[in-house]
Amino acid sequence: MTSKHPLFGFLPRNVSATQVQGVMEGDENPFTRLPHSPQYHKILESRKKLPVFTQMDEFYKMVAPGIKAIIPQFVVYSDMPQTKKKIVACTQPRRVAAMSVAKRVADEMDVSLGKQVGYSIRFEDMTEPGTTFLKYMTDGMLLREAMHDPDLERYSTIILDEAHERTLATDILMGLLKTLVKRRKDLKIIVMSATLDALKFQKYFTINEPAPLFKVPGRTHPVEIFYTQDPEPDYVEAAIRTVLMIHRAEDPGDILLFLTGEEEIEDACRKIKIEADDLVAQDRESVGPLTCIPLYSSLPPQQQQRIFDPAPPPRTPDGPPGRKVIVSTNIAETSLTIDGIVYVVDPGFSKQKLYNPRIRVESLLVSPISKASAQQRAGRAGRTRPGKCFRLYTEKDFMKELEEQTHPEILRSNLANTVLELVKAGVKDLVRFDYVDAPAPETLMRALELLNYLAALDDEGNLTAMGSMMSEFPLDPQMSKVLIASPEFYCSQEVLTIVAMLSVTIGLTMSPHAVPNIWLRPNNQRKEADTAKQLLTVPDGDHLTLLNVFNEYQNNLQDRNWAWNNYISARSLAQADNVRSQLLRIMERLEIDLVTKSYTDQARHYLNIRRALVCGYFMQVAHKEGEKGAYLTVKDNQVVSLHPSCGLDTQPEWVLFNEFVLTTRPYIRTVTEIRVEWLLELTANYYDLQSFPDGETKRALQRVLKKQTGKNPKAVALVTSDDKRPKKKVKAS
DNA sequence: GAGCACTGC
Repeated sequence: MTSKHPLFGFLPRNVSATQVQGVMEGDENPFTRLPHSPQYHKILESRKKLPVFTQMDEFYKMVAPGIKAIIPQFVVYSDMPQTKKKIVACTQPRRVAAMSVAKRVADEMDVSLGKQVGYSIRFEDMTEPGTTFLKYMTDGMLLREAMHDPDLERYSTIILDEAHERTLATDILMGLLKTLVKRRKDLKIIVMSATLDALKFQKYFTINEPAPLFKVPGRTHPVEIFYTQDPEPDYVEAAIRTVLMIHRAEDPGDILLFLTGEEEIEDACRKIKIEADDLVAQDRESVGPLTCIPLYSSLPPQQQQRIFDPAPPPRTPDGPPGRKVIVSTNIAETSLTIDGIVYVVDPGFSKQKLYNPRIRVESLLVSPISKASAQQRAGRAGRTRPGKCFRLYTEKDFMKELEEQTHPEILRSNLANTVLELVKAGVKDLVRFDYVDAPAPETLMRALELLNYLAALDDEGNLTAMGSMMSEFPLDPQMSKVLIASPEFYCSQEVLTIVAMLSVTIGLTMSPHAVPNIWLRPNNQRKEADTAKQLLTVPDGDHLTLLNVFNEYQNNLQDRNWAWNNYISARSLAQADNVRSQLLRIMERLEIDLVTKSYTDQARHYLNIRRALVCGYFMQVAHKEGEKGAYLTVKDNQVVSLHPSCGLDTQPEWVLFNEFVLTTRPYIRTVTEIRVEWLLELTANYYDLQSFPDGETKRALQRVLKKQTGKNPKAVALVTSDDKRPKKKVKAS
């Protein structure tokens, strides 16, 4: 560095606020060595008004030893990553946030996005190796990197933002980083979180001494909280009543009402509209127009945009002002911020994911929210000016009944994927791993059991070559197993498609991806939609139907209306195509054969695909019980029915299913017919009848075995689960 | 003859 360099005299991690402010005010950009633009100074002036700017000195004094808490740009001046070929990472739970914060910070630092400041999310890497020293990324993305480089060598500081949201990825990262800082003394970890959780994290990151804590005041307006006198028996009805009360009696300002799901929201919107029209009809002089806008994630983006429309204007120039009501799921609690909200109506419920390790099922349940969540909801009323929050429960219930925090995701999820990631990142003892909150031992056992049956882990819990390959795929372990097995059944191209389609189609339970189903069914064209679906259905199984839909879509790319004419979501198909390319690249990297058989014998080809599916989904098999359409799941003996969306034209004896959903009844969804012999041939370990629990399924399997006289199933195994069979081009990286 | 809180790789 020459004496002319703006950062001349800066000692790494030993700078003062005066020094930094001097450079910030200066004419030359220390990162690009170009003159600061006029816009830069304008932005800087407004940044200096933020309360945290007055605390810069306090911040830098704290950043010397230990693990700390705060703000990426300050860190960059102190770390000087650009001089050490190390970079600063800042994680976000969501992609949009990673992108938009990176953009803002690039503007503030007067550099172009993707150069000194960039972001990295799935499907998009906006960084320039060697140039980027401040990188925003999703927490899941950093977790992927940790799987390949457990020391995270390229980073000098890692900032975990929004840690209070406790996503699975953030929780796992905190565990890995706590161990890592003991090895890498030069690595700094900064955890940013809402105040309520700060002490918990501080305690967790106490290694020799407590991690320093740094408090930054927020910048919101006061929100007045109101409670009901008595509990409300019907929260939807109470919510509608409250919205109308606000509209009639409160000053102008938009309303945000939190409900739990699509159906409830659409229903409430209809009722609010009817009652608002009634109010107006009764009193045109004092009640203004009201528009009600639904908001949930499966709405097409265009309709989501409606929440930013202005409130309706008064009917006459001097008439009563109009008002906008947004009726939303939790999406408006964290993911989307809507300015201009002055009133929040909070009935105190949301749908929350739960995992039952006993029957291995994830389900959604309407549950009371936590205090932290209630606070977050109230805060939505004070973003632009002082607001009011109407809680539809009593103050006593708030104090006594609500939990402090929402249970972190790690306590409510199936951990099969997470366990594989942890093992790949080098964690040896999963039960004694230092979790912020440790999951139930039974949940860990279920995950280990599945991974062992899939031959991803050996009996001692060590990662196998198979497991190592499986961990490379951003998929559930069952799916990656099928992909890796597919070349032996001459169908990797087809399985790639099915897996890509599944990862954008599946709804909840086994693996929750909030993408609308590929099948569209507009309310007024249900019959037409069902007919269109029937034409694309393959009767052997829903998996093959998905393959067929994707292939037909590819064959008809020249027809821009094909998806629309067939009542299929073009958005989901485009997304499947994107996922498919990513998986294909991983297959190529791992040198897994990309094979396909010609379609001259389609029946045989379909048979092979179904056999490949068995290699990953042998634990998700059901057997028909009686003539009433009831099925029993293998091993767990749960009574289930085929989901009405299922395209099978008969009720086969044995089926394999993608997911088990617990809604009005227990259903299995995305179902394919299989032959019981395949279970005995392909997965002899699991279907070893000696260790199989007694029950109807075992008796059925025994009958089959008896018929196959003299045939030892293990002797004909094609894919065993002990991972000892010779494999072509397996790389055990 | 059903239904889908929200993210992420």
